[in-house]
Amino acid sequence: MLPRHFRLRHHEDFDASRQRGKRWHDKLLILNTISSGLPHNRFGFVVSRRVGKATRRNLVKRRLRATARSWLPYLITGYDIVIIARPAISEASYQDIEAVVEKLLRQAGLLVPRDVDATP
RNA sequence: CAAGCUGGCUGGGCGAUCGCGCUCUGGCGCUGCCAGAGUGAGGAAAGUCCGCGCUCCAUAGAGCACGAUGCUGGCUAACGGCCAGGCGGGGCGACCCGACGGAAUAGUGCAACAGAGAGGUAUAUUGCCGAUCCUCUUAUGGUGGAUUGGUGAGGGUGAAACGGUGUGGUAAGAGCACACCGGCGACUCUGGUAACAGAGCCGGCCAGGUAAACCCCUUCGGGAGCAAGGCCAAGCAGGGAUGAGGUGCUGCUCGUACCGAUUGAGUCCCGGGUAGGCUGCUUGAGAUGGGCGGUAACGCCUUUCCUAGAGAGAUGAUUGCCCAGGGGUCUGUAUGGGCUCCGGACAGAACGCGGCUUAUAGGCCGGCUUGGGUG
RNA sequence: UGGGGAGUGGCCAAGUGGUAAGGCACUGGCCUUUGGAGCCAGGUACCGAAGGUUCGAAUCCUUCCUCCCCAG
Repeated sequence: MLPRHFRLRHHEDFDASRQRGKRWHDKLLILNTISSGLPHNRFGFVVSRRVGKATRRNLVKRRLRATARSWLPYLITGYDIVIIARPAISEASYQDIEAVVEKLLRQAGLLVPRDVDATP
């Protein structure tokens, strides 16, 4: 889990990231980023009803938060990152999700250069 | 032993490492951070189908409309729920199912197609029977035809056609009359709080179906909802048109309270501001054990306990052992043993409760029925 | 949380107690050198699911499923 000040909490933050930010996507996830000017990163997660019922959606969100937390020390700071789950994710294992998050973070160039080869 | 019926419980367990929400304690550079301790989803938390509490609207008003309820009695804060009983239906049985008030009367409606006729003191196609006339003939008789009348017994249609059997009766027949049976209704008695059941007696000979059709009757229902409601902070800018009624209170009538008529309620248009925090927020029709009352639902007394309170919304990630489960293979036979793979039901609190409904891998404990075997 | 609506052949749909219209699409034939257009003929629905009421249900009732919309 993430402590509270690392989470995105307002609707306009989500809108800004999705409308003006950059986007990378995969079969399981969509990753949006935008520079926030803050000294740390913030994460937000969007899991719609298409993914599954409440139990399934909560599980997906918890897993996404767990991966985000594990990658947090290796990221370039100052970005808001919104991760949107697509319906296929409900069948994925935690290892699948973590691999996809890593792939998208690398594509987005958010890893600190000296830690490019790191693993959490 | 087999097949089945039924009541209840449970909903993987113990750990390791890294993390999250809340509470408490301590510390610091105090809108926070750090450390420690405690605590942290369900039997359905779900669907939102009913009923309550709570909050605001007037103290929660009247009538109609509208909606719901529907055998009887009880339980309950209340219910469309539960318990017990009655009646009806199903099953050999244990047991299960039932929206189960009113259709002889307060009315109205509906029934395609078929059929002669579909609810009216109904109808007459084929039949059956009589009368009159005509024809033929083996001539007080019979055959065929026409007209007219009687008939609802036989055939036929339909989901449904105005009781059944027998005797009398008749031209032929018919509840036309009678006996018994079925069904309906009134009254009396008995049992029961009642629904109802049993018995007796009388009546008219039968009254069709449908109220999950309108309707009548019974009982109940004021409206909104925790984004209710209360408090604090921050911010802004007003202008134009219309205008005598507007709001509490979905619809109508009344009643009532408040606001208002150039010091302008309300409505419409243009423009401006706001997305923060605290509270409500979990001690309650509460849970557990015991006793008493009641057939039971449930109630009363008492002991002990405090058991989630988030707010982009806290339970996750990795892994060990055990416990269940399934598949494959080898060995073997007594029911088994070894290896290996898969793999843990349905599902996530958001103000709180009582129910209902729906989803659910499995596991555990009772009670009972039927059939077979053995003693 | 509260309220409203929809589900009928592959698609769009009418029907609201009595044999489930119509259009597009599809299939076959005619016409044409071929295709299109046109003409003729045909198939495709137990009406979202289950249960009930009724002689009879897409229609009435109950429960459930899916989808859409509205208010704050």
